[in-house]
Amino acid sequence: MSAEKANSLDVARRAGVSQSAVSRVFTPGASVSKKMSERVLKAAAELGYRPNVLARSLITGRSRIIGLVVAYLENQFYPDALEKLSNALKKRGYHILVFMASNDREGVDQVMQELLDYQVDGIITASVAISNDLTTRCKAAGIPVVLFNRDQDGVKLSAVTSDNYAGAKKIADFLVRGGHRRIAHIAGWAGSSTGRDRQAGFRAGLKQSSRKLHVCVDGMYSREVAAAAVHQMFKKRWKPDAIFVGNDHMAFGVMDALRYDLGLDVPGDVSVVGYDDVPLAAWPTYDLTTLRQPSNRMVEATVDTLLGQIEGTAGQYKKIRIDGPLIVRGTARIPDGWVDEGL
Amino acid sequence: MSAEKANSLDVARRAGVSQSAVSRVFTPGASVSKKMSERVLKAAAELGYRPNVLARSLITGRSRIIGLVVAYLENQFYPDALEKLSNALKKRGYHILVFMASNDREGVDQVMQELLDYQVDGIITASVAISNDLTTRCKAAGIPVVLFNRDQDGVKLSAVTSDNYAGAKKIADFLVRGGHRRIAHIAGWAGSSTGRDRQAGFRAGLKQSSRKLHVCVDGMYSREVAAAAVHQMFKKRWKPDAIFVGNDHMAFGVMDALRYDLGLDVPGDVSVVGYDDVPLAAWPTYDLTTLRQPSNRMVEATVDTLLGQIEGTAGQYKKIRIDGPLIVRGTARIPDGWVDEGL
DNA sequence: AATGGTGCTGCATACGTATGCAAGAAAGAC
DNA sequence: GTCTTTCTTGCATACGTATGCAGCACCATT
Repeated sequence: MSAEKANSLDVARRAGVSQSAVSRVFTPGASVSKKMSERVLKAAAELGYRPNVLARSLITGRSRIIGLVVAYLENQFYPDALEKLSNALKKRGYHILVFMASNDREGVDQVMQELLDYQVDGIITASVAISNDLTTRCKAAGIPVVLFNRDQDGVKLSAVTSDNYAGAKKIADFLVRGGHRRIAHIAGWAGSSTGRDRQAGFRAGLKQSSRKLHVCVDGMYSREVAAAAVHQMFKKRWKPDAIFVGNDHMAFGVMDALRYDLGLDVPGDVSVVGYDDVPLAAWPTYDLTTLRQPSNRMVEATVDTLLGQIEGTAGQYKKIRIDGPLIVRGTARIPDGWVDEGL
Repeated sequence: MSAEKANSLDVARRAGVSQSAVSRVFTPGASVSKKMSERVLKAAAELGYRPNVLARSLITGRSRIIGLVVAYLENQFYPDALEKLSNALKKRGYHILVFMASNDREGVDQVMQELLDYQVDGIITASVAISNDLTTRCKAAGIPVVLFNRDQDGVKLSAVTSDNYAGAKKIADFLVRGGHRRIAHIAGWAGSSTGRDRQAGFRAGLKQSSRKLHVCVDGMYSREVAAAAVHQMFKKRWKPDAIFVGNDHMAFGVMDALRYDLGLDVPGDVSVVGYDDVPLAAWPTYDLTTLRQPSNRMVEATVDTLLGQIEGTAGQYKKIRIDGPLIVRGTARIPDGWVDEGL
């Protein structure tokens, strides 16, 4: 009823105790008698009192806010991850402050600076790169950072990714054994570790079977760029009979271009394999063969690592790579005698 | 270099001025001489000082945090809106704290309570309903709330929606004039204003042409439920020749069920119309005829309304309904002589 | 009864910032 | 030159909470 919010002092007065007592009742693990606790909680309930998280953070030095920097939510992988991260963090008493960033360094750095203004306890960056300058700044301020679905060379930050190298290698093997002759790759942005690792793993896999990459284009993680790459590839005399696309989001654009612009059949004329296994990949329209990034486990690892560093139980940064299975669906020819590891 | 962050007092000492002076330099509109400003900014830069937003909020009573409550990000409409909201708010100096909520009232209320703990300046709820109890609580605490893409009867809160009634009516008209005889509706959750308004508008539109709804099922905004509804409808003797689906997300599930489970052609055998116009709807696989919710304008209106109330320039709550065009694509028969309003 | 220990509680202070007030400086008017 | 007005600055205090310290009460042990 009262216009203003009640604070701990109001509660203290109503319960006839000191302000410290109120604080202790709302501090888990503090020393309070049962009687005291009851009195205070009663008064608090009557006034609708709840502790002010911001004021609390001022003195504890903990805001219980995690900053999340993310570049774009168009690729379904990220909203999905955001949702899971938010839920996992909520369970442990933290919440997410969202920052959209353009993918260039400047943009990210500026945004991270704003993040720090909020005294966040930790930072998760989803598929964006940050400058070394800012890295040292975070380290100086003692703010843990975890890179999600991206790593960065020579940077002493925790990173959680899937095993992109191994995953792409699996795909190469799958396509080779499927009898494809001209295998192309539309890569993830070469400026990202994820894009580079997948490309490297894919090349390594082909090499192991003495094959060479027929053609390779940077798709920049963009549906449009990937579609344009397809057009380019199919103008040439020797057209690919298989394409490994750097993520599902681009793969959908590639399939649409193949089917609707070029009138080709997938996988009759061309096999397509993606990477991520976003929910859309399982829809029958696409039914995309793809390598699953186990987002549940990636999120778990991210949260564990981050909170470990925040709460001081884990000391150093770590690089975590999580293995994912190849999900065989209908967009790529299945090799004879292929045994599905998904089961 | 120093382990601890610099505060305004450190800056003051280094610049040889008072702490208040530092504060004023970083407070837009405060009275400071040019010389003072330069000295302070120099010292601040040397120490890497930036004001602590949380401490500031304690005294100003403004956190510059907006709470966003959202139920699910699977429907592409919401990540898209989230991104746009975040960008629009950032421009005006606010940031978004995200809370995922299950769609039942209890879940939402609990989450809103947590939100209030963070002293947010305002709240945006995306397609979730909140209890009257909590509504009055927010009002008592003086925290403005804007409902996004959802309204609530008898609740004195601002709400921004598209004109669902008029939009659905347009669709009814479009289908009738397209010569469809048995027009079905897979509705959005009847517990939501959005779902109800679209259904009511659709029925009204049919009635205007003396038609009746052939069959109507609640799709609960779920892809699976909507697909099951399709199966149900096509088991009957009299099968629909057109379906208006309560949003695009369900419409995709409906189309998949029609094409892949039942082997039907869209729009040859059945016309399908959606609602939202998410990016996916424009992809050639779906090429969905749908009513566009103008998310840019909805976001603008939401931000304007919310900040208007926060900054005290706008007094009362308002209900804003934004008109959207019918985007005619390839999933529904086009009436002879139809003039596209999209242009 | 005296001693030691344990469990609660209140007092006082600190966190980092903004702002009303009054005093000082500068500038203008005559 | 004096007086008034406008700017600029520092002092002191407030925001709402957590926590070290000391004191108190209570109980158990000797």
